[in-house]
Amino acid sequence: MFRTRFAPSPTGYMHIGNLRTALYAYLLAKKHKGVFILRIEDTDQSRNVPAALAAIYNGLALAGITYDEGPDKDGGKGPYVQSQRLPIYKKYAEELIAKGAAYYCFCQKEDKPEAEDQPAHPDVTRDPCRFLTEAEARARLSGGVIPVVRQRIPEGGSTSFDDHVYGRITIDNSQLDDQVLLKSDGFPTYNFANVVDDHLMEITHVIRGQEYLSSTPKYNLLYQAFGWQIPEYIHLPLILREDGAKLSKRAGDPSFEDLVNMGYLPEAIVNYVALLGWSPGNDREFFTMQDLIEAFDMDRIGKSSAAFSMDKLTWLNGEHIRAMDPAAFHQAARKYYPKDSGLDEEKISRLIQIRVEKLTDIPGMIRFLSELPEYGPELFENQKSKATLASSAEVLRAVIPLLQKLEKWDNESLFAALKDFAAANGYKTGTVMWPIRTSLSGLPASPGGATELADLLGKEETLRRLVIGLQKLES
RNA sequence: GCCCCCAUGGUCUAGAGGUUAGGACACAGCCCUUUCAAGGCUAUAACUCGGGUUCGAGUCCCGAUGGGGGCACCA
Repeated sequence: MFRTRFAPSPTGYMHIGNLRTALYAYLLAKKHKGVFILRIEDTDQSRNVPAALAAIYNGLALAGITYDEGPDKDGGKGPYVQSQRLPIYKKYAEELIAKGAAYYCFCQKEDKPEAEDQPAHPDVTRDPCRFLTEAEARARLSGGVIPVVRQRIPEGGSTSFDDHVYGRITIDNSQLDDQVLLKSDGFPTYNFANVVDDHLMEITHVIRGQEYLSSTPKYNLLYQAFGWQIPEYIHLPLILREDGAKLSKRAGDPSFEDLVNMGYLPEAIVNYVALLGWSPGNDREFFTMQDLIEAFDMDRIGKSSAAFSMDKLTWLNGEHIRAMDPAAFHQAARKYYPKDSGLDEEKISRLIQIRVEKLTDIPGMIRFLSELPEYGPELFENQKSKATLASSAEVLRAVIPLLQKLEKWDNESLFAALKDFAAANGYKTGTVMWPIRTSLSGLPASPGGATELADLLGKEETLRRLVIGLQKLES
């Protein structure tokens, strides 16, 4: 039975790297008919953001990632929030101390130079408290100093593990420091909590970012000290910005929620993110969540970091939009329509679906429908359509009365009538259509051609705009 | 500073010793066409470098260079 987990800390939003980690963990579990678990890593009290839990729930729901066990979905292995598991960590920390694999450290924070203040970190040095005898430790304990618990890294040797992505990794124990397991506030560090929880929650496959690659040996030493089985590891390469810099909220890079607000479909974002670091092994790029579950294979995750390309996301978003059921697209699109246009919104949706790349493009794309833009007569010139100022004026003069008389006002009738007119008068179809389309949109390009716009705008508005166009040509 | 990891067009990637190095995005051109888009076609563009191993290396080994990550009472 595969059991994977997504273990975010509550920061208030879901960044792209997190989304991919969650997605892969979900895909791996679902691919193997296993269980996907949500666990909240809120062990840093100073960093908790109040509404962050909701953000995690919303983000996952939006992405279509559903968990089988989590804070609000008990699976018998909870609680699934680390701040509610403090007694558990305490118990296991004491067990480790009893086994000699950890020790109390009485050094105060101020005793040690701030790591961040140093230009370069020195080699690992052993903590003095490591060498305290049991009696000395007990004496200090009763002296009222609140200690932390540190892991006791073995003196020599090295520790290895196998990662599904990176292969065998070996690190000398001399490179590993006696990291803090239990903080003086009684909370565990990530380094301790992840081991205890992954074991207790029976996680079989640990999926996380590659920033944990070099500390994984420390976790394995912990598993070994407890006599626990070490899980399978899948470390993921980083996602970078297109310029090679790190993706960061601070630098203005959008989070998952930001992208959705920017008009990207969650399913397109999920599809795109799945492909950053993973490849199905063929040329396929369009995937629904169900497709991804079927195709996903952890052994096809790449090792090198990938750059997030907005251009490609935009293209893929367009693919997803075009693939939508017209009714579903209309539902999504109508939120971007003006309230009182009086136009047939479903018709608009049919016209724009194929042309929309992002939902947020819609307002700008259809603004001309409710408000004819200012434009100059030069717009009536178009080489490709063989339209000139003179031909356009001629066409409009002839076509206005023609359309006035037209009984049936729909795309097909309009197109037939105008095409006939062009043929009868020796015009290229485009030469007739161009000035009409231009008058109706006031734009060099529009979603829909002359007759589609005429159909949409209705007879009255169409004629009004054609007259305006003709006036521009005559003045 | 020490340790770990990575390296195919601008970007995402396929490639598991013998390929005209394949696809996608972006870009340019052409076709289609009632403008644009979509679609179709075409073009430009890549194995970081140096040594090995091998009949043969993008693929294996070593080194260099470049990039990234880690070395917190953060995760």
